Amino acid sequence: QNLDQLSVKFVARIPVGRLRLGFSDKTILDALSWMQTGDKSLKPLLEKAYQVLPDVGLLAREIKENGVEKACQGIVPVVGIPVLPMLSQRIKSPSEMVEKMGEVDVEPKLDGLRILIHFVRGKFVKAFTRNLNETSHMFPELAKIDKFVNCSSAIFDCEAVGLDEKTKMMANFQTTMTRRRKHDIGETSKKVSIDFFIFDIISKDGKNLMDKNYLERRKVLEETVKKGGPFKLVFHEITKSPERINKLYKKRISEGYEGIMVKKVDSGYVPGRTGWRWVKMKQGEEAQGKLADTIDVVVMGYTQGRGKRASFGVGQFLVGVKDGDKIKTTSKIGTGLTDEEFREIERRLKNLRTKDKPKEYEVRKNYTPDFWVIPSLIVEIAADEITKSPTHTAGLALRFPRLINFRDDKDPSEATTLRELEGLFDLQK
DNA sequence: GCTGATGCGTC
DNA sequence: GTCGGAC
DNA sequence: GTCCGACGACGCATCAGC
Repeated sequence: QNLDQLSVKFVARIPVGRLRLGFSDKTILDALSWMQTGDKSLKPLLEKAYQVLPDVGLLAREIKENGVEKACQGIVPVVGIPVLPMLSQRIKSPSEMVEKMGEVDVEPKLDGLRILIHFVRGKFVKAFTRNLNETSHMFPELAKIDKFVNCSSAIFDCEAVGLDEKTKMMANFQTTMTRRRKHDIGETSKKVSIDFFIFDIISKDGKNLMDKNYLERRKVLEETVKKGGPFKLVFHEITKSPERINKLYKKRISEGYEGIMVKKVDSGYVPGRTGWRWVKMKQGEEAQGKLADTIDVVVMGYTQGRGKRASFGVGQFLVGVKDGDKIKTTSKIGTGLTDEEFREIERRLKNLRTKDKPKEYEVRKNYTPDFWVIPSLIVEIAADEITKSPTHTAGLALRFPRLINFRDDKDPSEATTLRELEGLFDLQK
C-alpha cells in the first residue's frame, strides 16, 4: 500500500519470476562504474572481478565501502568457488575466423554438459555447471580424480559426455541427461558412465592461469592429466588456414560431432561471450548440418505471448506433420520471426481460428494452444537435429526449431509427412 | 501409493 | 540452446 | 558488438489430486 504504481508493478513481478527490467548483471557493472566516475571507464576492472566473483550484490557492497579499485584488487579464482565459464560466439565462415583470431586451435564440439571441476587433493572435488550450479552429486566418477592428475589443486574446464553401454560410443545428449539426477545415481552410472573431456585449466596448485595464453594452459593440462581414466584431453589441431578449418569442420560433422570449437591461440581465459576468442561452428553455408534440409509444417494453433510478445498476440505456435489423414505435432515455434512477422502471422492466424480442435489433429494435452486454427498455413522450419520425442504425437521432435519462411505457395496437402520426417531422422545416424 | 501436471535446469 | 531488437 | 529477453525440447524432481 505504501508503494507507488511503478514500484507495485515490479514488486508484483518478483514472486511471479518475470521481473523483465531490461537490464541485468552486466548493466549493473556499468552502473557501478558510473557511480564512481560518471562513465564506463572502470568497467574492465569490474568485469574482471565479476568473472571470478559473479555476485553483483557482494561486489556492490564492497565497492560502496571501499571504492572500485580497492574492492576489485587481487580478486583471483579460488578453488571451490565457481567461476563464470568462457563461452563462444558464432562466426559464419572459417576465413572470417582467421581474419578475427589469427592462429587458432580447432577442437571437436561435444554434445554434453559443460562442467567446471574444482579439485583440492585430500579435501574435495566439486563440479559446477555453466550457470554456477553445483552438480557434484551427478558424478561419482569424480571421486577418483586424485589418481589421474598431477597436482594438489586445480580448476578444470570440460564437457561431460555419457558413454552408451551397448554401443560403447559417446551417448547422445538425451542419454547423458539421464545422469542429471539426485536418486539412483549408482544404478544410472553403471548404465551410462561419464567421460570428462577436458579442454582448459584455470588454476593449478594455487596459481591463477587465467591470464596465460591458451597454448600455455594447454601445455599445463598435458602435464597435469594422466592417461587411462575417465578424464581425457580433447584432441586439437593448430592452424591458420581457413581451408583446413573447413576440412576439419566437415570431418567432425561426418564423425558425428556437433561441430567445431575454434579458439584463439594467444588468448587468456576470459569468461563470458565477448571478444572473438572462442568461436563455434555448428552449421553454416560452407557445409551441412545434421538436419541439412528444412521441413514444411502445418500451423495448428498458437498462444497469446508474454512480455514483449504480448502486444503481438502471438508468442509461439504449434506445428505438425501429415500422417495419412492425421496431423501430428512435432514442435512449437517461438523464434526466427521478426516483430513484423509476428504481427503478420497474428493477422493471418486470427482469421483461421476455430473454437474446437480440428478432428484430424492429434495433440497431447500439454500442447493445447490458447487458440486452435484450421489447417491452412504452411511454414518452413529449420532445426539442428531431429530427436525421439516422448511428448509429441509425431514421435519425433526438433531440437532448436526456428522459422525460416512462410510458404504461401503450399497448402496442407503438400506439408512434410511423418514418413519423410522419419526418413530424415534415420539419415542422421 | 500412484499418476499427471508443473517446475527447474541442461542444451 | 536460437533469434531479433535496442543501443 | 554487446546485452537482453522472447521463445524451443527434454529429463528428473516435486506436488496436487485421487
